[in-house]
Amino acid sequence: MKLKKLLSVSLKPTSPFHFDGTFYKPDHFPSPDNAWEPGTRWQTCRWKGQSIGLRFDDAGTLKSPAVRVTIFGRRRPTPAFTTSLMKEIEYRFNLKLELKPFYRIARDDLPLSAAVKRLNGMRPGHPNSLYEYLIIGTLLQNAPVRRSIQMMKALLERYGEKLEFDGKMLLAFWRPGALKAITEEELRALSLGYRAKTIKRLDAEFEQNSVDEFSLREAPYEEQRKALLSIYGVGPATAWYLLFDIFHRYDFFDHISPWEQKIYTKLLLGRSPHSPAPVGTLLKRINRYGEYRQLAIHYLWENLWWAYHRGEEAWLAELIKR
DNA sequence: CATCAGGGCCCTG
DNA sequence: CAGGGCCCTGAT
Repeated sequence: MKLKKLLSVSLKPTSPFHFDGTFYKPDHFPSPDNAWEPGTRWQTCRWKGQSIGLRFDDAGTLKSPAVRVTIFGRRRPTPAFTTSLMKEIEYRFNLKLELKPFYRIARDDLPLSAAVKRLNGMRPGHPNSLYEYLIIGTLLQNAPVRRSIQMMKALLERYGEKLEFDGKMLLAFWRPGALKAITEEELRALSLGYRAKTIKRLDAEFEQNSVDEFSLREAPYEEQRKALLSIYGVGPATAWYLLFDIFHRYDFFDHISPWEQKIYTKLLLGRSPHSPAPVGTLLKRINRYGEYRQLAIHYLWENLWWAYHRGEEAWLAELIKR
């Protein structure tokens, strides 16, 4: 499906703003639903039942930021469609986040100040919907990253929608409920293993709208966590990622998985990842950052990955096995 | 060649 | 609350 260029809107993030740090996360695994180069991100998106292409451009500066959003689609969007979409983009990419209080704390902390200096203005956030993220989270479970990438690609190629826009050929997620007619066996044929069952159940739950992403955003932390854990296939690890990436919770930190434990040992304590520090020690260290602990870790983590991309921090290679 | 753990979760006892 | 089962793959 070839999409037409429909219109552009300029969004004004709060200052300071770091475009690439916000629109590209080097630790997220590559997926055919998006593409990035410095200053530009392309993203497929399903909004209000329509699949569209989005192009984000860095159209401002650190102190006077602007993001130009260009919409590609089949027919000209209504004003209401555009307005709600822009609001959603501001939410998903955290364009209105106020970073200054966090930076005041970060300035006096040694590993953190360097990360903040490099990524000044970066926002946490995630481009996908709750439903889409649940699919991604399921694929991450009990699998090396390489395999998660394969499964995501297989699913999008089989059930996603091919969108051609702005010279890119990308795949958009299917609508929730679209997997209803597909058998578990068919999904298993894509090497999903037991995850096929989880994805079938997720898809069915979301077709019935049993989880409302938008009202859940307004709920208190504990209620969000409980609601997420009650979704079939979501355990503590996946809920943790969801609370941070999708629900923008920054004031909790209660879970460190073994592979992350190794990385935090090096990142926070400067010690060898081969003899990881106890999880309790790491949590205590992280909780020092108080209500901003997730932001602090996000900055340290992303800074590490950007450095890795530049060819620094080679020790990371054996721990991530891409 | 066989074995095993890998960016967990569900279910049972 | 502990522990078995789940699936496939690449590493050893």
